[in-house]
Amino acid sequence: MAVPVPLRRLFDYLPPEGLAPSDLIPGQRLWVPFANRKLVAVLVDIVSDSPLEQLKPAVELIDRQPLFDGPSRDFLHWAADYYQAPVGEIYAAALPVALRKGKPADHWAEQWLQLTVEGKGLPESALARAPRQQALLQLLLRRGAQSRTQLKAQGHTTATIRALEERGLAECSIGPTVPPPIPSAESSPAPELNPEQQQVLEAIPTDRFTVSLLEGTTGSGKTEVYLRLMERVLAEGRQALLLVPEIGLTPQTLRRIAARFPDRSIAALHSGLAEGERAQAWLSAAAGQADIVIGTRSAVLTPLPRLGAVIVDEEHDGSFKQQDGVRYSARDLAVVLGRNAGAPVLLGSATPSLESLHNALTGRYQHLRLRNRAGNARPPQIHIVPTLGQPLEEGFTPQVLRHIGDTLSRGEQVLVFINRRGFAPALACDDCGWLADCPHCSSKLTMHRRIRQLRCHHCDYRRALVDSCPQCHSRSLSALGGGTERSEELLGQRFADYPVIRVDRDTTASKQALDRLLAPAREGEPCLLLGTQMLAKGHHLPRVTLVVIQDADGGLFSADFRAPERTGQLLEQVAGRAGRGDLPGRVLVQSRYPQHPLLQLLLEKGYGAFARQLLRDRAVAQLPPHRAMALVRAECEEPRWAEEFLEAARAQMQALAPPSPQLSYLGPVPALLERKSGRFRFYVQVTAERRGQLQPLLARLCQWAEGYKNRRLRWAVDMDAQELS
DNA sequence: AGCACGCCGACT
DNA sequence: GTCGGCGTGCTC
Repeated sequence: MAVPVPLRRLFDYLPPEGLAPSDLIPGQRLWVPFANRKLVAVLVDIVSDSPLEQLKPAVELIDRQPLFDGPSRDFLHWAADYYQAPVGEIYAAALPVALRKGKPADHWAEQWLQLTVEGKGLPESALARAPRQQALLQLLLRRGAQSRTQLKAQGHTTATIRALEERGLAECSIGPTVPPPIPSAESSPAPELNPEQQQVLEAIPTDRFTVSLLEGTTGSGKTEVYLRLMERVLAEGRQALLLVPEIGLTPQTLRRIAARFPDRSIAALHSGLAEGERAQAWLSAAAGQADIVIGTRSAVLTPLPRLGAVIVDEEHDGSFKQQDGVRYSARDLAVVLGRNAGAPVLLGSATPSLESLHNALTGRYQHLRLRNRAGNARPPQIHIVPTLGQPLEEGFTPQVLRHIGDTLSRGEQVLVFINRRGFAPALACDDCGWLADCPHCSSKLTMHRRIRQLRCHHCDYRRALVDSCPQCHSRSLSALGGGTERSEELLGQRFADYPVIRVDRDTTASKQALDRLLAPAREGEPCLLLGTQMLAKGHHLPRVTLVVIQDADGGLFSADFRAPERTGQLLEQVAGRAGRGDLPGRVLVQSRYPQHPLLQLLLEKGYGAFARQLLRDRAVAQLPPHRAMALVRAECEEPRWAEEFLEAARAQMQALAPPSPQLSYLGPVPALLERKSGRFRFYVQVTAERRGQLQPLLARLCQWAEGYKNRRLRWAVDMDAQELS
């Protein structure tokens, strides 16, 4: 049994009282006793001999029908192996919360209405005197069994259903779960594909496993390619899985897909759903009922018995990598899933990750491109605005402020991107130099002026804003640097005739809130949109003709070797917001270092050339994606213990494989954010020529670490780590 | 991880 | 005298 505990092994049990082994099927959930607790475990295998003497019987069988089929279990075990994760935790991560807690799956089982033999014998013209019953009869004759939920959604009432039942023409039975309906607009037909899109679509086979990287500039119509691929797969009677970044699954996106496939059953899996709805959507996917499954990271772990294609939208997005618990990459697992199912995998992005680009350039993936923007849209003009020596007003040069004013007075919209929320990222005393820092992290507190608070953006520490220095009692304090709140204030005063819409995590608690905030902008009135990354993705705002990036320098000098890649992706994505309609777009990028070669390359030659240069740099530095990399992480209130653990961890691995040209070790070194929530964090970095070389090392390390005595220490293996923080 | 067991300090 | 702190051992 796979038991949800952080132990890298399975546990044997006897069948529950009154049941024989033959009553059990792998993939079912059972309640099992575990160290005087009761846990929900998943049956993985039935064995006739156990090495253990005294087995406990499981308490109770939960599912009649298994939730995980064979291929799904094989996939989850593969993932557990690859990421050195406890199997039980992988199964737990795959299940929606309600099912993880042991709620019975039948609870969401659906009633299906189908015709009796007598009903099937009737002509479509029967029941002419009862038009509603006739319509229902015709539907059942043409399409076979229908779920009650679907029938209700199509306007058939309980009364009509009961009438057919009473005539003995139809009957209900319990069947697979149906996903909760998605409110959709009226159905929208498929637009014509341009020749480029047509070519791309034709290059993707549906009858075998392939991986294609679709590199398509913003507005080039990637989504349409996804929809067409789905259409083909659905026509073959298979399921399509669409993975989207965490903030990409908006009601707008769902509505668009629902409108395109009005007769298909669509399951959406995301955090916005109520527990029950999520379980219902998950079960419909696992039962093979849902034709289309759309979800964020964890959706990749859902069983999909008739999978025909996997599509990963914005494949470069960081939210596909889980950063705690089981640290899997949904994008990488999507490729494995496709391979197992013999299905095509399509990775799409305007700014592909270096990992995927590397695979495409070396021929492991098929490289597809969309170069043209759809419609009349032209690529935006990009200019660097030097800030050194300029009289800045709250971080903006006079030139940029003038452009903002001109754009608004032309009746167009402006988007200002500031990658920092709050009023100011630090508060300092002018007299003694005191800085407000977090008592739990190695970081400064961010000042939030409107709510009069100082907050740590790394832990949940917050305190009231002070108006005198706690050290020297001086009343002269300065807010250093700027964030979205500060710019909102300045721009609000400066352009008082226009609405200023601020979009960041502080103003936007939910996806609905984001939709509501952006509603005035969609109306097309001149306005100023101001925000963080949240503004960078996906929103179609055709009246935005000017995009301002307040500070492009942040990521160029970070100690994280992935920072330039992320900065490039972000700048390109934000710039892509300019000029999506028939109006030309302009992008102004403020920088202290306008001559920086990477910045120059990005802005002059575009992300493609920029990314290829970064790939060459990584090759020289022997870094991913040219090498496989894993981190062994440790954190502890007492920094010496974490370092001690990692020294020993490194020794364990080196005993098995000493450093060599093929295998190198680094560390223990402190993480970029050295202290977080009161714990000091370190890691050992292991890089190897091939992934296969890392596996035995990490397996041995985990075995050793599970027996490590220090309880106050937390450790984790992070295969293909994305963050050095 | 979570939960019991066990061994030492300040309290009704 | 006990209530409760958290070190450590184990989980089929």
